[in-house]
Amino acid sequence: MFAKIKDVLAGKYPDGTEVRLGGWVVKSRSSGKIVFTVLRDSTGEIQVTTKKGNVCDDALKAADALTLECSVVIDGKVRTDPRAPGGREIVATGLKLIGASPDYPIFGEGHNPEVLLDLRHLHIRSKELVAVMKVKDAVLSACREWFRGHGFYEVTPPIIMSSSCEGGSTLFELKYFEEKAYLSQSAQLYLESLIFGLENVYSITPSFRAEKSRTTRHLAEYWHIEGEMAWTGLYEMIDMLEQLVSFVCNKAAEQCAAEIRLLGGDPDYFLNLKPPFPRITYDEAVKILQADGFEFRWGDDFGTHEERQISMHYDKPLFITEYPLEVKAFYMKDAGNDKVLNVDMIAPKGFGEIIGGSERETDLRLLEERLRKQGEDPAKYGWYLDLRRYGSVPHSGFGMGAERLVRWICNLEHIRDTIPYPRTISRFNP
RNA sequence: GCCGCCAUAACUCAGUUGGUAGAGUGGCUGGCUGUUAACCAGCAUGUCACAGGUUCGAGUCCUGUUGGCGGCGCCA
Repeated sequence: MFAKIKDVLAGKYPDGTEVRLGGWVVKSRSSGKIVFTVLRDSTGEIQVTTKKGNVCDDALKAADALTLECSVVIDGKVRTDPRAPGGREIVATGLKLIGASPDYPIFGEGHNPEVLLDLRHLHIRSKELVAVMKVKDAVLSACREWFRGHGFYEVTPPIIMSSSCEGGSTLFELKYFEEKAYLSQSAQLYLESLIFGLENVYSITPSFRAEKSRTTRHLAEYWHIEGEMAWTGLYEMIDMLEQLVSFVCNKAAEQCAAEIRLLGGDPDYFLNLKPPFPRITYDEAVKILQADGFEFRWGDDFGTHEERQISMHYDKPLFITEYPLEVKAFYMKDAGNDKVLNVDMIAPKGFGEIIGGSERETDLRLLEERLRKQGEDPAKYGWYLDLRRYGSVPHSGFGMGAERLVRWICNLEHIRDTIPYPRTISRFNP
């Protein structure tokens, strides 16, 4: 019923075509007998000109009185005009105010993050946040498309769980009838159980971390893209991951080039991103750091500065494999030499870790031993350890942060702008 | 959890050695028939975050509190 602004701007309607648009006022200025209104819908922005003589006096008056973000239905004729931003405009023949918007609190560019976050329910209409949400939509649907095309089943693991996957200090606790329960921070253990029926599975779910993080890459609630594959070793999984990441980046850049550009990103880079991605081991990464003058002791995990420094040597995402066993989780497969078969994918330019994964340990005794070493009671992992008792197979899995991927693609300073309502240490409202 | 910074109009900020609270933006009123952050004229708007203290007098100095932001750690 409504024409879409994007279609009008693209020339789908010849000059003189009568169209009806529904949208919101981005700005409006009046020169007495002519009113210029910039109208927004979900597809774009277009200038509407309302002139005395073309419309009845009431409609001209209504156009003159439009304020920021009021909603209107406009009838008019398409016209090509070089004076209009975008090259085409609507010459109004009728205008109806649907929802008034007195004193809209967001205007211009000069607002502090605090104000915008308090007004998030309104700010999510902004051109920038809308662009990010479109990129995220492209990313999530490309993920599903890739998985479906490669023999994966989408599964729906639980969000409420009785205990954690790696340590208990970072879990949100909740009341579960008469007992304590926790919000999931990873679907991994459940995904591992699902490979025995489906072999290749993935899930896209919220994950929750109660860590009191104050950084530009952490959220307390984020969307976790996780996969688990039977009969798959670490290096086969890495082959797969670079395919997945390339496909998703290509698709997002193809569908959302204008949005990425608006946000200051480079769609051409993501359109042309292709495997293979560079791969180095932890040992090699340590040598890079030492050559760059970092005082870094073998055996420590990389911090933000180390990660950034290493990634500066590459212009593609970088896989770093085989970290020291001591700094990594109990379920990662022992590679011998005090290392595990794990992988981190680090985005270039300091965007940091986007994927963490590993081949999983299948040796029941080793698992129990590692759990005890980390101060955990193996009895609490009863059902998980059962998976090693009944028809265990080699398998690998990974977790990818949807918001981290979107942040990298959109070149955003802060991860909070990759999610409509960011939950952080100091904010869960609106 | 550790370290740092900030708080004055709806928004962004200025406010001198402590002496009557200011500007721009946005809003409202009027003018203008092609604006591109339109322009011109006028109008309205304050618990100076909160609580104490010093002082004849505190937006300004001191103490505490609260809220928020940034960096590190933790990770995706």
